[in-house]
Amino acid sequence: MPSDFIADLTWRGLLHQTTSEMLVGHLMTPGRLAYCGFDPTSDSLTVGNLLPITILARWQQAGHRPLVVMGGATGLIGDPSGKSSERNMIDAEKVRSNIARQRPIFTRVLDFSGKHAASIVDNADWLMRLGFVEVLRDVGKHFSVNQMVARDSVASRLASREQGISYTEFSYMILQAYDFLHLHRTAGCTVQLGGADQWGNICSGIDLIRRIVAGDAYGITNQLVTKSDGTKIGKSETGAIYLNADRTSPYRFHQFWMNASDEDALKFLRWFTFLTRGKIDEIVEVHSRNPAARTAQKAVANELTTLVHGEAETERACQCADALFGGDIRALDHRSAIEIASDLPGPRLTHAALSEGGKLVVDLLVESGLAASKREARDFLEAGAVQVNGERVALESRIAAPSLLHGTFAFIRRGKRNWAVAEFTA
RNA sequence: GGGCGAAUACUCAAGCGGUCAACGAGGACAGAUUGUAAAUCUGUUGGCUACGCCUUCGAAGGUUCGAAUCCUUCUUCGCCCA
Repeated sequence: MPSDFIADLTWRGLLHQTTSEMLVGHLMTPGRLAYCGFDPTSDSLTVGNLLPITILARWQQAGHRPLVVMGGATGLIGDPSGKSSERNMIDAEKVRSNIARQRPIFTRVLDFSGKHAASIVDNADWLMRLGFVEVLRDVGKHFSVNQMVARDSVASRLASREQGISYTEFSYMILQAYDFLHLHRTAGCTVQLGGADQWGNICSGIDLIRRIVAGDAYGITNQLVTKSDGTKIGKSETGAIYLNADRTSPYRFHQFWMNASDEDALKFLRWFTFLTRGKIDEIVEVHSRNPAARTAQKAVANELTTLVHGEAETERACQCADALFGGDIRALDHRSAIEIASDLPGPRLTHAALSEGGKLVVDLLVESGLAASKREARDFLEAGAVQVNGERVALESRIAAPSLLHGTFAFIRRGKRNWAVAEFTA
């Protein structure tokens, strides 16, 4: 059943701005087509990209049609919005392979069947065919350089002593505006969605449509969300959190959300999940009664892991988390130990490595990736930050065969929440 | 095309011939406290076969007993003139 898109975004704290009062009326008619652009400069999308994807899904749930535009051509140029320095150029081949790698996540989150089916297009398909002179005559005439240089994204770079802006990036906004025009003409696309930093680009497109085809088009921007400490979501600690399972395992993905602070977890519920308002209110209520149960974190982690990786993976991640953080690691039965070990990073070794009094824990930390160097490994050990199979271990400790769990596993915990496992086979 | 200036570790930013693995701040990580939370306090933050050794200060050469610091060339960026 269709919901009110704008009202939903507003309640979730995601709405930033809309371009026109007329928009609400426009959205009364179901089946409107909105597009949102994605940048193929990386081969895997991260949790930061999850937000616009879910907003497209909300759009679809509201009874409209979502259109994903991969920036196969614009990615070659680079959007100066929100960038403090000139981008490095990437080659066309790379852009193509990135697009292919990014595709699966869209097919998971959006519905590509039915009356309001989503679709994906690549702006290389039309932008690459344009001629320079043609663009200058037909499109460039409608852009005032005076306005262009006044843009925040451009102005900040012009004002910077350290970083300038190239003509290439300066022209980016023309291409994005042209995208909107093209989609408006050929597909009847009337709305563009994007982050608050896209406001300028979106307005350019609307303007161009009005001038060239005298059409009406609208823009809706979402808040740029950050964690409560002001940093970007999903960019810290062990690096970025990717949506592809081969870059970030479902277990780590799940843990990422589990580690959110209370404050963030409550916000994430509204920002990222498709849970209903009633359900969210209920979780907030339960959570605030007993924060230690981490109800909100669990809900967010489960919802999103299911969305991105599927229910089976969520199930595994939960079991894994329960075992590792719930109780005594030594109480694990053999089968569960095997299951959990397969979800954790760490080296596979042979019993031969245990000869001569056992394997040094220092080396084990490095090999399992829990420490970047022996130096760091020693620091952790001296600080008492390391446990092996539930036992706190000292600097010179070695792991010998009798201390292995089920004769095979050394579950290593560094600090409070980092786990790895070393597997010793005959 | 000409002139001037900048490039330092995750980031910002000192250092301008030896006492520099490089001040300081932020960040990050770890310990205590907790709830796989926040706040707070403490510690760590190039590597190693570790009271010593090795590799780092845009790149490559050079001067010197000795360079992040001086010289040359190159790269990138900025500013000014044409």
